[in-house]
Amino acid sequence: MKGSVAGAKITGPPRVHDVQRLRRRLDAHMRQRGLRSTDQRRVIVDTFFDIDEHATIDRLAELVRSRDPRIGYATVYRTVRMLVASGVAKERRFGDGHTRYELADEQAHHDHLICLACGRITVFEEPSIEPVRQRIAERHGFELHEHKHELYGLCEQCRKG
Amino acid sequence: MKGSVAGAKITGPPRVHDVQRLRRRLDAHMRQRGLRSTDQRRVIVDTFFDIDEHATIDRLAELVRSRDPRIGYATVYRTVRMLVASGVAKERRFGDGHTRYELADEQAHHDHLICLACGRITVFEEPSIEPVRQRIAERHGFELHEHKHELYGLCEQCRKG
DNA sequence: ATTATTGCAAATATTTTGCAATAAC
DNA sequence: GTTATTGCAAAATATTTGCAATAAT
Repeated sequence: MKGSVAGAKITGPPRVHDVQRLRRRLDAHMRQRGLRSTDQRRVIVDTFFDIDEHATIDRLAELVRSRDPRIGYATVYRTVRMLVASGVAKERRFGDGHTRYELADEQAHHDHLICLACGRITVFEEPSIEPVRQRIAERHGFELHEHKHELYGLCEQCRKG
Repeated sequence: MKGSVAGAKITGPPRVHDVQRLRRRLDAHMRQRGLRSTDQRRVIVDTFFDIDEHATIDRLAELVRSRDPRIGYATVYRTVRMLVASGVAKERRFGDGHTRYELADEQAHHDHLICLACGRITVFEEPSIEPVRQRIAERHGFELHEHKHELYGLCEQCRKG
């Protein structure tokens, strides 16, 4: 089902990605490793920065192709992998079988509410939980690197409808 | 790579699954839907109740086959799906590409610490977060059904090693 | 010139299903 | 007897890669 991705729009407080900083980080990553700047990568990266969606590779490839139809799926795939490796993108799996990608949030971590009925993804921030996580990690001798906190249920529309 | 599943043992406080209750729930589920009790299902379900692991289908099938080699992968797969449908098993994806299953925890929710180096899965309970989750859900008009809270990092051994 | 990148098609990996044979009810 | 279940093999999904052609440095 490569062509039929449900459009998972984001709702919630408008987030300000520090796009400039992320672009610099990507540039540094590429420079350090001798990775080359190509037309394809520029289009893919620009598209990824433009969309405010938890996009799948398929969805991103679709958008990329609307800008340049000659760019192949594999190139989109490999470029996204590069984005993840550089820390610019985060991989998310919400359990519907589609791996999604979003811009890394440099300022604050955010987590997700996922509607079980319509698949809508809403972001939230709850900094008060962070120290609790730290405490849990310590209690288990664990060095905490990252986390996922996902709340599943019914969104406002789906409760009513 | 169907045969090569890293053995992700559980560490942490010994959990007491209310196995009796879960078995009754499964029985009720099966009765209600006219599902039949077969030798294969009995072996698979017993095996699943016996192991205290976040097992993949492959791992479960392996253990099942050590009890009865004639039971096919598809039957294990479909039986696990039945367990999930009845609420007796929970599906977990920790991002290593292997979907895992564990007994549902009727008494208390538990969440997971996952070591990024060795894959070790440790469970934890932190009831104090529950009201925070409720508050987040309410704030977004969301009816909360379930959640995932996963902490990724390095376990004690891997920090030292 | 050298080496990374691209795009295709093919390989992997995993999950899911069609169907004839079998077994539970 | 009727209908669910099994087990195989095959289909469906999703992800990843080999390689010859191409492009960036």
